[in-house]
Amino acid sequence: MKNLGNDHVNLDQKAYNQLKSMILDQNLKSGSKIYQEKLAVDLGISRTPLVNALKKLEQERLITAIPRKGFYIREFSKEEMVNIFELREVLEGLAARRASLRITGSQIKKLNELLTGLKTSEASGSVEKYAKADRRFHHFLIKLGGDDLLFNILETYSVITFSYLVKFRGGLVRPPKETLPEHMAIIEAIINKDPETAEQAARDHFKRSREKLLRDFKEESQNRS
Amino acid sequence: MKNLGNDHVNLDQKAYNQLKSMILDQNLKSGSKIYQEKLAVDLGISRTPLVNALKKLEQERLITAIPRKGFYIREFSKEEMVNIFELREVLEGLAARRASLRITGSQIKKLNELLTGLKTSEASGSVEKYAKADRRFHHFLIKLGGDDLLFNILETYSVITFSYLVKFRGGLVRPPKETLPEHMAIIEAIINKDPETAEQAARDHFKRSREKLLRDFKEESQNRS
DNA sequence: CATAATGATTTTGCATACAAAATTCAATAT
DNA sequence: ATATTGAATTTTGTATGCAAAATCATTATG
Repeated sequence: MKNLGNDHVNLDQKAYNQLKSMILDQNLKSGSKIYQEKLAVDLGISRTPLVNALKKLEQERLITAIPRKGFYIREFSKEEMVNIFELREVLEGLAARRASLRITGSQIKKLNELLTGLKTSEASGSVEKYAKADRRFHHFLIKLGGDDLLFNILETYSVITFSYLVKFRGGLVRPPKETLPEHMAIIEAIINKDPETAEQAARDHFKRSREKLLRDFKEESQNRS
Repeated sequence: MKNLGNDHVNLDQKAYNQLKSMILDQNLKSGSKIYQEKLAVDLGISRTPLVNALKKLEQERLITAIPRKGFYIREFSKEEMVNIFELREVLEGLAARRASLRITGSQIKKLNELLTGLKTSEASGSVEKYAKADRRFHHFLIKLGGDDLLFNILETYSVITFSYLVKFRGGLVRPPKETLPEHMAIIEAIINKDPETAEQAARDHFKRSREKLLRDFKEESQNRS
C-alpha cells in the first residue's frame, strides 16, 4: 500500500507535477483563484507542500501571487508572448549552436527520426499531430544543446508557449507547410556540425513566428475597432 | 483608490534578501551547510519563511538542496561559469538590441554618465572601482533592454557572475584597458539606435570574456599537473 | 586498530494550529 | 435601489509539533 523503504517521495515535487499538468490541461483555468485548503484536500496533502509548489510555479511564471490575497493561475498577455518568442529566439539559437558542436551518432539518428515524424504528420494533414511532433523536436533540441541551466530556462518557456498556443491558437503559430522546411534547415545544420548556420536557422525560425504573432495581434486589434 | 495599508512585511521576502546578501558577502561560505533552526533563530523568524527563502534561492541556483539532507551554499564549477557567460552573451545581446530600440533622451544622458564613470575609474587605476562601475553599467543595460522576464533572468545570472568573480578573480575577468573600448562600443551603438550593432557589440564583449575565462581555466589545470 | 553495531541526538518533511487580514453577507441608513 | 457598516466567515502568513531519516557518539567485534 504505502511506499515504504528507501525511495522517499517528495510531496513538494508531487504537488508541483500535478499542478503543472492541471494548468496545462486547463483543469485549473487561467485567471482563477487557488483555494488552498480545498486544493490541498483534493490532492491529498496539506497546505505546506501545496504552497511550496505554488511558489515554485510562481517563479516559473505559470502562477501569480498577490500578497495577502492568494495565488492565481496566470494569464499571459500578447506582449508577454511576443517577449517569450524573442527570448526563445536567442536561447534556442544558442541551444542549436551548442547541439551542433556536441551531437553524437545515435543522437543524429534520433534527430532524423524526429524529422520523419514531422514530415509524415505534415503529410497527414493533422495540425494537432504536427504540433505534437513539433514539440517533441524542440524538446529534443534543447535537451541536446542545453546544459542544466539552459535546459531549465528553455523548458519553462516552452511550456508557457505551449499552454498559450493550445488555448488561443489551436497549437501552432504558423502552418506546417511553412515551418517544416525551417525545421529541416535546423536539423541539417546540426548534423553538418555547422554551429553558425544552426544558430541562425533556429533564430530565423523563431523570428518568423514572432513576427507572424505580432502581425496577427495587430490585425486582431484592428478588427475589433 | 490605491491599495493602501500596505506596510505588511513579508517574512519570506525579508529572509530572502538577508540570505542573499549574506551569501554575496561570504557571511555564509560556499559549500557550508545551512542549519535551519539556528539560522532561523539568528534571523528572528521561524523555519517556515526561512525554508521558503532557501527554496527560492535554490531555484536561482545560489543554493543546493539535497533531499533529506538539507540546504548548502552553492559552489560554482568552472564549467558552469563558462556556461553562464555563454547565456549572458546571447541574453545581454538581446537586451542591448532592445535597449537601442527603446532608449529615451534622459536614458541616453544616464548612459553617458555611466560611461564617464567607467572612464574615470579606469584612469584612476583602481580595479575595484572599475568593477563597480562595470556592474552599474550592466545593471542599467539590462534594466533598459529587459522586460520583466529578461530582466529577472539576467539579474540572477549577473549576481552569480559577480559572486564568483569577487571570490576567485578579484572582480574582473579582463583588465579595464581591454573592456573599456568594448563598453564604449555597446553604448555608442545603443545611442545611435542601431540594434544589430548593439547586439553584436554586447555579444562580442561577453564572448571575449568567456574565451579568456576558458583559457585561464585551461592554463590553471595545466599548471596543476 | 579499523570497522561494525547500537543508541542518543539532531535535522528534515510535513501537518496542524492560530492570529491577523481579507472577504462575504446581512442589516441598516441614505 | 444603492451605499455603508459591521459582524460572521474564509483565507493567508507564520509558528509549532512530531514522526521518520540522518548524523553523531559510544561501545562492541573482527
